[in-house]
Amino acid sequence: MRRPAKSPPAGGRPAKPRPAVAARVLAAKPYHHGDLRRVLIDAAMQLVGEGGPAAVSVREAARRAGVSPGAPFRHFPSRDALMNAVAEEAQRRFRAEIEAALADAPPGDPLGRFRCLGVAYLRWAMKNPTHFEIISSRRFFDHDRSAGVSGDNAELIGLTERTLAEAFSAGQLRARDLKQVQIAGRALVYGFARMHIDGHMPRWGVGEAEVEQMAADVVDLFIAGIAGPAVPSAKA
Amino acid sequence: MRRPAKSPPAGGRPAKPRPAVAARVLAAKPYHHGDLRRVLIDAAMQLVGEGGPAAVSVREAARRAGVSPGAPFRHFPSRDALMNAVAEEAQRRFRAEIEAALADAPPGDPLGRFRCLGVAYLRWAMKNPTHFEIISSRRFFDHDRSAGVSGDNAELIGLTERTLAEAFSAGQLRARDLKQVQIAGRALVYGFARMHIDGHMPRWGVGEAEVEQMAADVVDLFIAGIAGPAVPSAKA
DNA sequence: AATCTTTGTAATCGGTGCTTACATTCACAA
DNA sequence: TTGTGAATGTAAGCACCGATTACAAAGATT
Repeated sequence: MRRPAKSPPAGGRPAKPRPAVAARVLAAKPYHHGDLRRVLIDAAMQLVGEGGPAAVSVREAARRAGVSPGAPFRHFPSRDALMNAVAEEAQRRFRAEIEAALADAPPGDPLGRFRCLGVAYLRWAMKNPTHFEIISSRRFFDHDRSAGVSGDNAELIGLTERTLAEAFSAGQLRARDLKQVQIAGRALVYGFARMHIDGHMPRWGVGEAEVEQMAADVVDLFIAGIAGPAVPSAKA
Repeated sequence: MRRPAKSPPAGGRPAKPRPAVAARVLAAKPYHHGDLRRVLIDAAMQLVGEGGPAAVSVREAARRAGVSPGAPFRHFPSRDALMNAVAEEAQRRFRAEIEAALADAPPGDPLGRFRCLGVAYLRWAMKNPTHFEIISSRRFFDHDRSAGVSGDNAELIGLTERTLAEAFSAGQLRARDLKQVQIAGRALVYGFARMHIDGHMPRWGVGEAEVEQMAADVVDLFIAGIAGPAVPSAKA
């Protein structure tokens, strides 16, 4: 189009040395990166960890990967696509830790498992606030899609849902409406994690040292609130 | 129409036309805007409402105010400062609605007031998700500073805290640790609002039509969980 | 070996926050 | 009324960003 029609193989090189083909013999920077996609995700993960989702720029990721600003667009059609990949990676790590924690939980006690789930969830969220932030915003991570794709691994939200449903069936809850309990439980845990991310904790006099204990206490308080014999109206 | 004719009509400009002083006689666009700060905040509020905090750009706000891109920086030293002003405006509206709702609450029943508070909080948050988002992120709004500055108006977080404390003193709670109840209540409500903002509700099968009812139900569920005679162990 | 596909680079576009130099107007004092 | 300094607008420009396009290099396939 408006290209000035670069000179054909014009023999000598006047001024523009025609992007380095030389060196290479010992410089060892191959034209093709090898695994740029992976490296870009790692760089972006690091950027998220350093300054949150907003601190991720395609150019900076490219810079850290030692590659030109346009290169990432060969692997991700947009910044958001890169963020999606980052969110998936974060979710992978998140799930791994949750499932590991759940392995040590009592198998016969649904409410106990729920407690374990909640505490592990909060621990990870507070240790990796920026990564958690990426996961929890639906903009970058479609939980449903993720659940459908990796069918072998249980989806986390569904796990919580099912655990509470088991407790309900086992008569461990006194509420009449299971769904309300599930959503309330979710809201409580999610809200606590979000409060931590959004910097509410200092306002509530909870320091970094005590926040983990407080998380466990709050989960316990909730469980104590919903636990009880399954009666139609249990207002004491 | 402030200053009538002051510039001579001056016919042709040779080379440098010396930025328009002409027109004005009937165009009525004064050089000074009059209340640019206010208009910028309004424009930014509108942008937040349309596309969330990320959709706010100083230039677009200037554009909507009909002013040059650099003008806003006379009133706000940075984009963040503008966002702060927007957050304060949002908080003002938020507080107004909450306090109005609280006026209709039973004065003698702390738990009833807490319920009223929670429901009003959630209603506003879900009707103004983007504005709520700005308020809740500590990046743009310092709740403590706001509390200190406008001392006559009760701060909202403190209001919730105090209401629960009254319930505690009145023996309406069965928990031993008031602070845990306060934080749990906050986490629940905040988490619910955040879930709505972050688009979790569809995943939980809660449509836009039912979300308000669900909000009230969840608040009630929480209250039922913490209510009871103030005994060391009240497990019925 | 020749060719097609993949994956890199270079240059460029429009958008952004923010700064600087300059223009205009306001408010207040002489 | 008339200066004059402060307040507040414009214009131009910087660096950065996401994204696109034309082109170059390397790998893969036949």
